[in-house]
Order: sequence, then structure tokens, then C-alpha cells
Amino acid sequence: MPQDEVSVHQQLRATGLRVTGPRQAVLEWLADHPHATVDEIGNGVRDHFRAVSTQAIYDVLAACAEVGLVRRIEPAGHPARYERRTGDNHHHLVCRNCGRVEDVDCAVGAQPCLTPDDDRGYDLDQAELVFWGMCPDCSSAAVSDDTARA
Amino acid sequence: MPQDEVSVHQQLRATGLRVTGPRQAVLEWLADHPHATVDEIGNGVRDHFRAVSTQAIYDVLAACAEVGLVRRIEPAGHPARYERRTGDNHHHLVCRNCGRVEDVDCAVGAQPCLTPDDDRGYDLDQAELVFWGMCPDCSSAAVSDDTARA
DNA sequence: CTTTTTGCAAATGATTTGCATTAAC
DNA sequence: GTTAATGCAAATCATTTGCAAAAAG
Repeated sequence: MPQDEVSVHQQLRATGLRVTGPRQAVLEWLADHPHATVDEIGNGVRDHFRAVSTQAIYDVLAACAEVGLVRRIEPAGHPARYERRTGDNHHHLVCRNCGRVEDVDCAVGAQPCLTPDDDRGYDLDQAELVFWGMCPDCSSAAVSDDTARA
Repeated sequence: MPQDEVSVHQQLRATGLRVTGPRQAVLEWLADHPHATVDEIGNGVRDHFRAVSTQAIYDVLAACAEVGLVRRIEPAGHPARYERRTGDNHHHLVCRNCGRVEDVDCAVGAQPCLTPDDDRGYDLDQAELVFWGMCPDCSSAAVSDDTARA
């Protein structure tokens, strides 16, 4: 039995969540495929593990996000993506065109930006830093378009 | 004629967009009501200016966002919000529960976080820092719930 | 056994798209 | 006059909800 599976099992128990096939499969697959969408996760899990309904994926991810086992990323205008790296203060590059997401470590060593001067009485649980732009693939596609048009 | 109107007119011309009633009305109303949703903008504009269709609001906001006259904020799980402050490196507090948005100025003076160590070849146009949490109203509502339940 | 999860179907709701009409330039 | 913007209706699509069946503890 792979160590991953033991680990996922333990992680689930530690949170008080029940250990189920879909949850283990989603968490394991997601560990190897960061920034996946619900569809991608569903297809991946179905290919490599067992049948799971799309709704089960939603349920699993919602439950795991609630207890901090996964982190949800919402690229505006694109389906949500999920990842297992949590609580390590890393940030994201997001492509406005295709919604692709990539990790970047914090530019500044510690967490200077992670606490606002004035929290306005909010009870904050997370700071999220997103760099918006065009990924290399979409940039070159745009250039091709221009060339074709000219 | 109020100076605002002149200003909005000029701003539209400067971007090359046509100056239309709906656009002027939306931009003016939005200047006084930051972080408004499409519905709120529609109602506000209809109350204080003239009839505008919801689709026109979408069109206006999309066109203005494209040229940088407005900034779009997407509070996960809540309708998008819009604001006129652009390009001044300010950040947002977002309530996970009700989607309310508030401005916060950058914790660190300049823009340390605004450029990642490694841009992975992305052509970046914006850095967005969001502080997620519960606003005071939603926090106290949650406490009431707990009290009621206990 | 009791409670949580899963799966399926249907509903929701913000946003987009197509197209004819109207207004800007 | 041409082109862009508006209004209306219909479509899209990720996500949520309700409920019965199955599985976990």
C-alpha cells in the first residue's frame, strides 16, 4: 500500500471527516495534479481509480476545503481550480485568457502583505495574492492572430 | 453641468470609447458607489438617471473594464463587483459570507508584492491582493446562531 | 443502528450571445 | 452614412439543492 494512501487516510481522520473511496481518490489524484478543475479531477479519478459522480467531486472538495485539506482558486471567468498545497503562503499566476494557474512563491521572504494595516473589524482567515496576465501560450496565440489579421 | 460629468465625458473620449448616456450614467453613479454589483448599478442608475437595461450595464462595464476605466472584483461565490479606483495599488477585504468588499491600502508602502520573483513567461498586467474573512456583521450573526443553538 | 456521503435529477443564477433597432461620430 | 452601442430574448454553464440509496463508524 503506497504511503500516499496511508497519509491521505490519516489526514482525513485527523480532520474528523469520514474516510471514503471518493475522498481518498480525489485527494491522492489532486496531490499529483495541482490546479485541476472539477471536470479534470473527475476524469482523472475515473481513469485512475474508480467511478465517481461529478456531484461527489463537488461534495468532496467542499468538505475538504472546509477543513483545510484543499485550497480553492477561482480564476475569474473560468471554472474553479483546486490544489493540495495549503497554508504555505504561496501565490498564483493566473492567465486571463485560458484560466491556467501556476504557483509562485512569495516575492518577499516572510509575509509582509499578509496582514492589512486596518482589518476593519473583519475576522480574516486568508490572504490571497494573484498575478493576472497572459500565459506564454495565449500570448503567442494572440501574436499569431495579429499576424494573420495584418 | 457638474464637473463630474465633464470629467466622465473626457475620460470616455480619451479611451476612444463612444460617449453614451448609459456609459456616463454608470461611471458617474459608480464613482459614488464603489464595490457595487451589476444589479445595484442598474437600480442606482435607473433611480438617479435614466432607464438602462441590465445587458447595457454588462456591456458598459465590460467595455470600461477593457480600457481600464473600471476594475472588476470577483468575490468567490458572489456576483462580481465594480469600482472606479484603478491602478493605485489598493487591496480588498472580502467577506466570505456576504461578499461585501472594502478597500485597504497596501500594508507595505511601495509595491513589494506586485512583482513575482519568477513570472514564468507570463505577460502580467495586474497584481491583486485579497484578504478573505468574515465582516463584522456576518461574524456577529454567526455568534447569534451559536448562541441560539446552544 | 445512526449519521454522513454518494449519486442522480432538477433548479439556480450570474453572465454571454445573437440579432434587430437606435444612437454616436 | 458607417460603425458602435443598446435592448430584449434566449442560451450557457458552473455550481447548488433535494432526496433516496449506500456506506462509514
